[in-house]
Amino acid sequence: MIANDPRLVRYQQLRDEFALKIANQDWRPGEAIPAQDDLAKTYGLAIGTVRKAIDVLVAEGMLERFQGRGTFVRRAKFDGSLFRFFRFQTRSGERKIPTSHILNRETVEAPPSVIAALRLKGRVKVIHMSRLRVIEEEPLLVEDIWLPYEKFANFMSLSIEQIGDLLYPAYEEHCGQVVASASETLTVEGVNHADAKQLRLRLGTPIVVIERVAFGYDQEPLEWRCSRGPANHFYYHVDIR
Amino acid sequence: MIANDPRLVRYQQLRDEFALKIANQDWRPGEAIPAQDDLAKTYGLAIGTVRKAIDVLVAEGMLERFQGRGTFVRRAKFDGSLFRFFRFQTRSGERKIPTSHILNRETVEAPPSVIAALRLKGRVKVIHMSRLRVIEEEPLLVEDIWLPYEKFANFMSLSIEQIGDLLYPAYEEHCGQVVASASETLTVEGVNHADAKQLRLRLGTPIVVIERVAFGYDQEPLEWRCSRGPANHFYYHVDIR
DNA sequence: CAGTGGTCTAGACCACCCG
DNA sequence: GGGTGGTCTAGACCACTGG
Repeated sequence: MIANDPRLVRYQQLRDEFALKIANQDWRPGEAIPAQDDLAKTYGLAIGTVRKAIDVLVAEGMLERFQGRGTFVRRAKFDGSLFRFFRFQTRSGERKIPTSHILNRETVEAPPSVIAALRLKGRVKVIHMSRLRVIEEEPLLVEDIWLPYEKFANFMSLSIEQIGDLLYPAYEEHCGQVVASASETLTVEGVNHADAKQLRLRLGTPIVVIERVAFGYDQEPLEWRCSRGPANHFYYHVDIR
Repeated sequence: MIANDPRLVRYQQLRDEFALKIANQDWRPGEAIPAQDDLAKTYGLAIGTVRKAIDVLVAEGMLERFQGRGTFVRRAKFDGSLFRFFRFQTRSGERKIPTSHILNRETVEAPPSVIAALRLKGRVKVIHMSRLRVIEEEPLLVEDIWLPYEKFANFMSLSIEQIGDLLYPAYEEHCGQVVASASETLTVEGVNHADAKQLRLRLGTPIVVIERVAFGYDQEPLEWRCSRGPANHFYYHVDIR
């Protein structure tokens, strides 16, 4: 085992080692990691210790275990995350991925708020994008999205068709950036003039504002996104203990 | 070990056994359970198996472990739960428990919606209560609360002083009912006439509606509560993986 | 059937808390 | 110092998956 903090207990050192492999994409999202036996032999540890390290990563959501099949690097899949906050459905009642219309896409110098959200240093370029998400001609959500240019330079050269309706798969396929986790903040506001027009609402109608920072496996911010949708579609459920 | 499903693996049987002890208050909230060594001897199992069973209960939020001190039955403490959804604070910026004004308290036949929420059977009595929660003279939240009369008969004979600002401690102390978990649903609405008056808002101002069912350690519904507060104070944060 | 993760054991030793 | 939970071991055996 290399370069881990020897003050930590072994299974934590091992966890860090594994987390590094995932961050470096030595172990790639969707793929199986080596068997527990092999890992135990490789690192000269008992299998119980290896299992404990894997337990931690599983609890953190970075790995996924399947009995008899193996342990896999988990691919975060919260592009259905709208459904966590909104009751959007087709008229026939199904859940469907909304269509995305990219309204514009530009490279600009990062405004201060974006610098803060993406933890950028100094004057840097970012990609800014506006999207409208639609189900069956009905506009549901307007989004402003900001990406650090450094990591997403490729993105500007993609065609609309290459991007498709979901951004995270496009980030992964075309920019090598994998979203592993995110942090979201919800508030309620009255809709402003521009959004009212896009969403076909009366000025001042309550909307729910979701600000999300998405992180890679290395915990670096990858994307800052602000989504706004009509509050009358808002619906959220939590279990507390 | 008694009467558990022998098809389950041992640590799951043990988990059920422990859960039962908690539900029966053989092990009481806030108190330590026997040491792992003792439990292993009592049940004739290896300590690792006992630990695994405890792991499960800890993950479920029913137990809490402290190295060197012991393992304790966890007392749910989400009476600060307002703060999970609202940015309420005093003018000086502290978080403070809001004062509670009980506006009325009555015993009635359970309306259908309450029967459903509390999973009651047939025509039964329930206690209904309205509360207004206030910080520094400012009304923040109106609440309607419903309790099954069967479990909370004592509650009607309590004085306002005995009840105090927080209900869950009162349920525990005076009715022997301990809240272990809850399930909440959030939506946004326009305020109605009655609530507008209590909250000093204009009719139709957006409010966040929180419906909560609270459960005991035995998973039986104990309380149904509907809280409404001004949406401009709403603020919620989640981390996703 | 081979290979994977899951369960369970019996015990040694460490780390921490508190009187 | 005595008691608690936490780590780690070495190995046996079970349960599930997929070719």
